[in-house]
Amino acid sequence: MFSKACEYGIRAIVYIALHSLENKRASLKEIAQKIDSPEAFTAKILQQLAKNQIIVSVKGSTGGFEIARDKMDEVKLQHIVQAIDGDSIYVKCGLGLKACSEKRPCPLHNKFKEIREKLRIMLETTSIYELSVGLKNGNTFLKL
Amino acid sequence: MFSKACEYGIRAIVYIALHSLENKRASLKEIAQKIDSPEAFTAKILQQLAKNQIIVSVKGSTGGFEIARDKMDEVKLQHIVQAIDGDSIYVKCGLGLKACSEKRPCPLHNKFKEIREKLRIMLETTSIYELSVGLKNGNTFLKL
DNA sequence: AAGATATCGGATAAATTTGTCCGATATGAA
DNA sequence: TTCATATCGGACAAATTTATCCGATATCTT
Repeated sequence: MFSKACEYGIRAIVYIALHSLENKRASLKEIAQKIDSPEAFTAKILQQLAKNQIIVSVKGSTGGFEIARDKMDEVKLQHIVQAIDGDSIYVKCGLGLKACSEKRPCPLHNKFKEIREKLRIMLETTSIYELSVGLKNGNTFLKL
Repeated sequence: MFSKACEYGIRAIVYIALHSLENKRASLKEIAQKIDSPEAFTAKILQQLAKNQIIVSVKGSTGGFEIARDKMDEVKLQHIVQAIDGDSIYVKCGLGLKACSEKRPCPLHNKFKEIREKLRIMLETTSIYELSVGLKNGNTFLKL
Protein backbone atom coordinates (compact mmCIF):
# COMPACT_ATOMS: atom_id res chain seq x y z
CA MET A 1 0.00 0.00 0.00
CA PHE A 2 2.45 2.58 1.24
CA SER A 3 6.19 2.41 0.70
CA LYS A 4 8.39 1.61 3.68
CA ALA A 5 9.52 5.22 3.69
CA CYS A 6 5.93 6.36 3.98
CA GLU A 7 5.18 3.88 6.73
CA TYR A 8 8.13 5.13 8.74
CA GLY A 9 7.16 8.71 7.99
CA ILE A 10 3.65 8.32 9.32
CA ARG A 11 4.77 6.38 12.36
CA ALA A 12 7.40 9.03 13.08
CA ILE A 13 5.16 12.03 12.73
CA VAL A 14 2.52 10.53 14.97
CA TYR A 15 5.19 9.91 17.58
CA ILE A 16 6.52 13.45 17.18
CA ALA A 17 3.02 14.90 17.51
CA LEU A 18 2.42 12.91 20.67
CA HIS A 19 5.47 14.57 22.20
CA SER A 20 4.74 18.01 20.86
CA LEU A 21 1.40 17.83 22.66
CA GLU A 22 3.48 17.84 25.83
CA ASN A 23 5.85 20.51 24.53
CA LYS A 24 8.67 18.04 24.19
CA ARG A 25 10.91 17.57 21.20
CA ALA A 26 11.66 14.09 19.97
CA SER A 27 15.21 13.31 18.89
CA LEU A 28 15.93 11.16 15.87
CA LYS A 29 17.45 8.46 18.02
CA GLU A 30 14.44 8.32 20.28
CA ILE A 31 12.00 8.28 17.38
CA ALA A 32 13.78 5.47 15.56
CA GLN A 33 13.92 3.42 18.73
CA LYS A 34 10.31 3.89 19.65
CA ILE A 35 8.79 3.35 16.24
CA ASP A 36 11.28 0.59 15.43
CA SER A 37 12.75 2.05 12.26
CA PRO A 38 16.30 2.31 10.86
CA GLU A 39 17.75 5.52 12.25
CA ALA A 40 19.63 6.90 9.25
CA PHE A 41 16.85 6.06 6.87
CA THR A 42 14.32 7.70 9.15
CA ALA A 43 16.52 10.80 9.24
CA LYS A 44 16.19 11.17 5.48
CA ILE A 45 12.44 10.88 5.63
CA LEU A 46 12.17 13.43 8.43
CA GLN A 47 14.36 15.83 6.46
CA GLN A 48 11.92 15.49 3.61
CA LEU A 49 8.98 16.23 5.86
CA ALA A 50 10.81 19.21 7.31
CA LYS A 51 11.51 20.57 3.85
CA ASN A 52 7.82 20.25 3.09
CA GLN A 53 7.20 22.26 6.25
CA ILE A 54 5.16 19.49 7.76
CA ILE A 55 7.40 19.26 10.81
CA VAL A 56 10.10 21.49 12.27
CA SER A 57 13.64 20.29 12.85
CA VAL A 58 15.89 21.98 15.40
CA LYS A 59 19.62 21.44 15.39
CA GLY A 60 21.88 21.56 18.39
CA SER A 61 22.15 19.84 21.69
CA THR A 62 18.53 20.15 22.76
CA GLY A 63 17.33 19.80 19.21
CA GLY A 64 15.03 17.31 17.64
CA PHE A 65 11.73 17.32 15.80
CA GLU A 66 8.47 18.98 16.66
CA ILE A 67 5.17 19.93 15.12
CA ALA A 68 3.06 22.93 16.10
CA ARG A 69 -0.38 22.31 17.56
CA ASP A 70 -2.22 24.02 14.73
CA LYS A 71 -0.17 22.10 12.16
CA MET A 72 -1.46 18.89 13.68
CA ASP A 73 -4.96 19.82 12.59
CA GLU A 74 -3.87 21.23 9.29
CA VAL A 75 -1.68 18.36 8.18
CA LYS A 76 -3.59 15.37 6.86
CA LEU A 77 -2.26 11.94 6.00
CA GLN A 78 -2.50 12.98 2.39
CA HIS A 79 0.20 15.60 2.86
CA ILE A 80 2.61 13.10 4.29
CA VAL A 81 1.94 10.49 1.65
CA GLN A 82 2.23 13.15 -1.02
CA ALA A 83 5.56 14.40 0.35
CA ILE A 84 7.07 10.92 0.44
CA ASP A 85 5.34 8.70 -2.12
CA GLY A 86 3.79 11.27 -4.41
CA ASP A 87 0.17 11.03 -5.45
CA SER A 88 0.45 7.66 -7.15
CA ILE A 89 -1.76 5.79 -4.71
CA TYR A 90 -5.10 7.05 -5.84
CA VAL A 91 -4.20 8.67 -9.11
CA LYS A 92 -2.49 5.84 -10.97
CA CYS A 93 -4.45 3.22 -12.89
CA GLY A 94 -4.76 -0.06 -11.00
CA LEU A 95 -3.32 -1.92 -13.97
CA GLY A 96 -0.60 0.62 -14.67
CA LEU A 97 -2.10 1.84 -17.93
CA LYS A 98 -1.33 5.43 -18.75
CA ALA A 99 -4.21 5.69 -21.16
CA CYS A 100 -6.77 4.49 -18.64
CA SER A 101 -9.43 7.12 -18.00
CA GLU A 102 -13.08 7.56 -17.25
CA LYS A 103 -13.78 7.49 -20.98
CA ARG A 104 -11.51 4.60 -21.82
CA PRO A 105 -11.45 2.61 -18.59
CA CYS A 106 -9.26 -0.42 -18.05
CA PRO A 107 -11.03 -3.63 -17.00
CA LEU A 108 -10.48 -2.80 -13.33
CA HIS A 109 -11.17 0.90 -13.48
CA ASN A 110 -14.77 0.86 -12.31
CA LYS A 111 -14.10 -1.89 -9.83
CA PHE A 112 -11.47 0.28 -8.21
CA LYS A 113 -13.25 3.57 -8.37
CA GLU A 114 -15.18 3.31 -5.15
CA ILE A 115 -12.24 1.90 -3.23
CA ARG A 116 -9.84 4.59 -4.30
CA GLU A 117 -12.39 7.27 -3.60
CA LYS A 118 -12.76 5.96 -0.07
CA LEU A 119 -9.00 5.90 0.30
CA ARG A 120 -8.68 9.42 -1.01
CA ILE A 121 -11.26 10.77 1.39
CA MET A 122 -9.70 8.97 4.30
CA LEU A 123 -6.26 10.37 3.56
CA GLU A 124 -7.63 13.85 3.02
CA THR A 125 -9.65 13.98 6.20
CA THR A 126 -7.45 12.22 8.73
CA SER A 127 -5.32 14.71 10.63
CA ILE A 128 -2.14 14.08 12.54
CA TYR A 129 -3.88 15.40 15.63
CA GLU A 130 -6.58 12.79 15.40
CA LEU A 131 -4.00 10.02 15.09
CA SER A 132 -1.86 11.26 17.94
CA VAL A 133 -4.82 11.64 20.29
CA GLY A 134 -5.82 8.04 19.70
CA LEU A 135 -2.31 7.07 20.68
CA LYS A 136 -2.29 9.35 23.70
CA ASN A 137 -5.53 7.90 24.99
CA GLY A 138 -4.25 4.37 24.65
CA ASN A 139 -6.77 3.47 21.99
CA THR A 140 -4.12 2.78 19.40
CA PHE A 141 -0.50 1.60 19.46
CA LEU A 142 2.68 2.18 17.51
CA LYS A 143 4.67 -0.80 18.68
CA LEU A 144 4.10 -4.15 20.31
CA MET B 1 -1.23 -0.93 -5.24
CA PHE B 2 -0.18 -3.98 -7.19
CA SER B 3 3.37 -4.83 -8.18
CA LYS B 4 4.33 -4.45 -11.82
CA ALA B 5 4.41 -8.23 -12.06
CA CYS B 6 0.83 -8.38 -10.85
CA GLU B 7 -0.29 -5.66 -13.22
CA TYR B 8 1.21 -7.52 -16.16
CA GLY B 9 -0.26 -10.77 -14.88
CA ILE B 10 -3.79 -9.41 -14.76
CA ARG B 11 -3.49 -7.68 -18.09
CA ALA B 12 -2.12 -10.86 -19.64
CA ILE B 13 -4.74 -13.20 -18.29
CA VAL B 14 -7.57 -10.96 -19.40
CA TYR B 15 -6.06 -10.92 -22.84
CA ILE B 16 -5.65 -14.69 -22.82
CA ALA B 17 -9.24 -15.14 -21.67
CA LEU B 18 -10.50 -12.93 -24.45
CA HIS B 19 -8.82 -15.24 -26.95
CA SER B 20 -9.84 -18.43 -25.25
CA LEU B 21 -13.45 -17.30 -25.62
CA GLU B 22 -12.86 -17.69 -29.34
CA ASN B 23 -10.95 -20.93 -28.93
CA LYS B 24 -7.69 -19.31 -29.84
CA ARG B 25 -4.41 -19.58 -28.01
CA ALA B 26 -2.37 -16.49 -27.37
CA SER B 27 1.39 -16.70 -27.81
CA LEU B 28 3.76 -14.98 -25.44
CA LYS B 29 4.95 -12.65 -28.14
CA GLU B 30 1.45 -11.62 -29.06
CA ILE B 31 0.45 -11.11 -25.45
CA ALA B 32 3.45 -8.95 -24.62
CA GLN B 33 2.87 -6.85 -27.69
CA LYS B 34 -0.80 -6.33 -27.11
CA ILE B 35 -0.67 -5.58 -23.40
CA ASP B 36 2.56 -3.61 -23.79
CA SER B 37 4.71 -5.58 -21.36
CA PRO B 38 8.32 -6.84 -21.47
CA GLU B 39 8.23 -10.22 -23.13
CA ALA B 40 10.70 -12.20 -21.03
CA PHE B 41 9.37 -10.80 -17.79
CA THR B 42 5.84 -11.61 -18.83
CA ALA B 43 6.96 -15.15 -19.59
CA LYS B 44 8.05 -15.62 -15.98
CA ILE B 45 4.76 -14.36 -14.69
CA LEU B 46 2.76 -16.60 -17.00
CA GLN B 47 4.86 -19.58 -15.93
CA GLN B 48 3.91 -18.78 -12.38
CA LEU B 49 0.23 -18.59 -13.24
CA ALA B 50 0.52 -21.87 -15.14
CA LYS B 51 2.14 -23.57 -12.16
CA ASN B 52 -0.73 -22.36 -10.03
CA GLN B 53 -3.04 -23.95 -12.59
CA ILE B 54 -4.71 -20.67 -13.32
CA ILE B 55 -3.87 -20.86 -17.01
CA VAL B 56 -2.63 -23.64 -19.29
CA SER B 57 0.56 -23.36 -21.28
CA VAL B 58 1.11 -25.44 -24.38
CA LYS B 59 4.54 -25.90 -25.89
CA GLY B 60 5.33 -26.43 -29.51
CA SER B 61 4.73 -24.66 -32.73
CA THR B 62 1.03 -24.00 -32.29
CA GLY B 63 1.46 -23.51 -28.59
CA GLY B 64 0.68 -20.59 -26.36
CA PHE B 65 -1.50 -19.85 -23.37
CA GLU B 66 -5.15 -20.55 -22.81
CA ILE B 67 -7.71 -20.69 -20.05
CA ALA B 68 -10.72 -23.00 -19.97
CA ARG B 69 -14.16 -21.43 -19.99
CA ASP B 70 -15.13 -22.76 -16.58
CA LYS B 71 -11.82 -21.58 -15.14
CA MET B 72 -12.71 -18.07 -16.20
CA ASP B 73 -15.62 -18.10 -13.78
CA GLU B 74 -13.74 -19.92 -11.09
CA VAL B 75 -10.63 -17.79 -11.08
CA LYS B 76 -11.03 -14.46 -9.30
CA LEU B 77 -8.64 -11.56 -9.21
CA GLN B 78 -7.71 -12.69 -5.75
CA HIS B 79 -6.19 -15.90 -7.08
CA ILE B 80 -3.97 -14.04 -9.50
CA VAL B 81 -2.85 -11.49 -6.95
CA GLN B 82 -2.25 -14.27 -4.46
CA ALA B 83 -0.16 -16.26 -6.94
CA ILE B 84 2.03 -13.29 -7.81
CA ASP B 85 2.08 -10.84 -4.89
CA GLY B 86 0.95 -13.02 -2.04
CA ASP B 87 -1.81 -11.91 0.29
CA SER B 88 -0.02 -8.84 1.58
CA ILE B 89 -2.44 -6.32 0.09
CA TYR B 90 -5.26 -6.77 2.50
CA VAL B 91 -3.61 -8.71 5.25
CA LYS B 92 -0.64 -6.53 6.13
CA CYS B 93 -0.91 -3.59 8.52
CA GLY B 94 -1.08 -0.26 6.73
CA LEU B 95 1.83 1.03 8.80
CA GLY B 96 3.84 -2.18 8.52
CA LEU B 97 3.47 -3.14 12.17
CA LYS B 98 3.57 -6.85 12.81
CA ALA B 99 1.90 -6.47 16.16
CA CYS B 100 -1.06 -4.53 14.79
CA SER B 101 -4.33 -6.34 15.38
CA GLU B 102 -7.96 -5.81 16.14
CA LYS B 103 -7.11 -5.75 19.84
CA ARG B 104 -4.02 -3.58 19.56
CA PRO B 105 -4.71 -1.51 16.47
CA CYS B 106 -2.22 0.89 14.96
CA PRO B 107 -3.36 4.48 14.51
CA LEU B 108 -4.53 3.75 10.97
CA HIS B 109 -6.04 0.34 11.57
CA ASN B 110 -9.66 1.36 11.90
CA LYS B 111 -9.34 3.98 9.22
CA PHE B 112 -8.19 1.30 6.81
CA LYS B 113 -10.54 -1.43 7.84
CA GLU B 114 -13.45 -0.49 5.63
CA ILE B 115 -11.26 0.21 2.62
CA ARG B 116 -9.39 -3.06 2.83
CA GLU B 117 -12.62 -4.97 3.31
CA LYS B 118 -13.99 -3.41 0.15
CA LEU B 119 -10.80 -4.30 -1.67
CA ARG B 120 -10.90 -7.85 -0.40
CA ILE B 121 -14.48 -8.36 -1.51
CA MET B 122 -13.78 -6.85 -4.90
CA LEU B 123 -10.80 -9.13 -5.48
CA GLU B 124 -12.71 -12.18 -4.27
CA THR B 125 -15.78 -11.60 -6.40
CA THR B 126 -14.36 -10.34 -9.67
CA SER B 127 -13.86 -13.18 -12.12
CA ILE B 128 -11.64 -13.30 -15.15
CA TYR B 129 -14.72 -13.96 -17.23
CA GLU B 130 -16.35 -10.76 -16.10
CA LEU B 131 -13.25 -8.77 -16.98
CA SER B 132 -12.77 -10.38 -20.37
CA VAL B 133 -16.40 -9.86 -21.36
CA GLY B 134 -16.15 -6.14 -20.63
CA LEU B 135 -13.18 -6.06 -22.94
CA LYS B 136 -14.92 -8.13 -25.60
CA ASN B 137 -17.91 -5.80 -25.61
CA GLY B 138 -15.73 -2.77 -25.97
CA ASN B 139 -16.72 -1.38 -22.60
CA THR B 140 -13.16 -1.53 -21.29
CA PHE B 141 -9.70 -1.31 -22.83
CA LEU B 142 -6.28 -2.81 -22.26
CA LYS B 143 -4.20 -0.36 -24.23
CA LEU B 144 -4.44 3.09 -25.68
C1' DA C 1 13.06 -37.12 -40.00
C1' DA C 2 13.93 -32.31 -40.19
C1' DG C 3 12.73 -27.71 -39.46
C1' DA C 4 10.10 -24.02 -37.50
C1' DT C 5 8.11 -22.23 -33.62
C1' DA C 6 6.59 -22.44 -28.97
C1' DT C 7 7.42 -22.46 -23.79
C1' DC C 8 10.86 -23.64 -19.82
C1' DG C 9 14.17 -22.44 -16.59
C1' DG C 10 18.47 -20.90 -14.89
C1' DA C 11 21.90 -17.15 -14.93
C1' DT C 12 22.56 -12.52 -15.15
C1' DA C 13 21.81 -7.47 -15.41
C1' DA C 14 19.45 -3.03 -14.62
C1' DA C 15 16.64 -0.09 -11.82
C1' DT C 16 14.51 1.15 -7.73
C1' DT C 17 13.91 1.08 -2.97
C1' DT C 18 15.78 0.55 1.34
C1' DG C 19 19.39 1.28 4.39
C1' DT C 20 24.32 2.89 6.13
C1' DC C 21 28.39 5.89 7.00
C1' DC C 22 30.59 9.90 8.00
C1' DG C 23 32.23 14.56 7.80
C1' DA C 24 29.99 19.22 8.06
C1' DT C 25 27.12 22.30 10.48
C1' DA C 26 24.35 24.23 14.19
C1' DT C 27 23.27 25.09 19.03
C1' DG C 28 22.80 24.80 24.05
C1' DA C 29 25.42 24.27 28.33
C1' DA C 30 29.45 24.27 31.27
C1' DT D 1 35.44 29.23 24.29
C1' DT D 2 35.05 24.54 24.36
C1' DC D 3 32.51 20.41 24.49
C1' DA D 4 28.69 17.47 23.88
C1' DT D 5 24.92 16.53 21.21
C1' DA D 6 21.76 17.44 17.61
C1' DT D 7 20.46 17.49 12.52
C1' DC D 8 22.20 17.93 7.44
C1' DG D 9 23.59 16.16 3.24
C1' DG D 10 26.27 13.64 0.06
C1' DA D 11 28.36 9.22 -1.11
C1' DC D 12 27.93 4.58 -0.77
C1' DA D 13 26.02 -0.27 -0.02
C1' DA D 14 22.49 -3.88 0.34
C1' DA D 15 18.16 -5.83 -0.91
C1' DT D 16 14.34 -6.25 -3.76
C1' DT D 17 11.92 -5.75 -7.92
C1' DT D 18 11.98 -5.50 -12.67
C1' DA D 19 13.86 -7.02 -16.85
C1' DT D 20 16.98 -9.62 -20.25
C1' DC D 21 19.53 -13.52 -22.46
C1' DC D 22 20.06 -17.97 -24.03
C1' DG D 23 20.41 -22.90 -24.26
C1' DA D 24 17.13 -26.79 -23.42
C1' DT D 25 12.88 -28.92 -24.34
C1' DA D 26 8.49 -29.85 -26.50
C1' DT D 27 5.36 -30.23 -30.48
C1' DC D 28 3.17 -29.18 -34.86
C1' DT D 29 3.99 -29.08 -39.84
C1' DT D 30 6.10 -30.49 -43.90
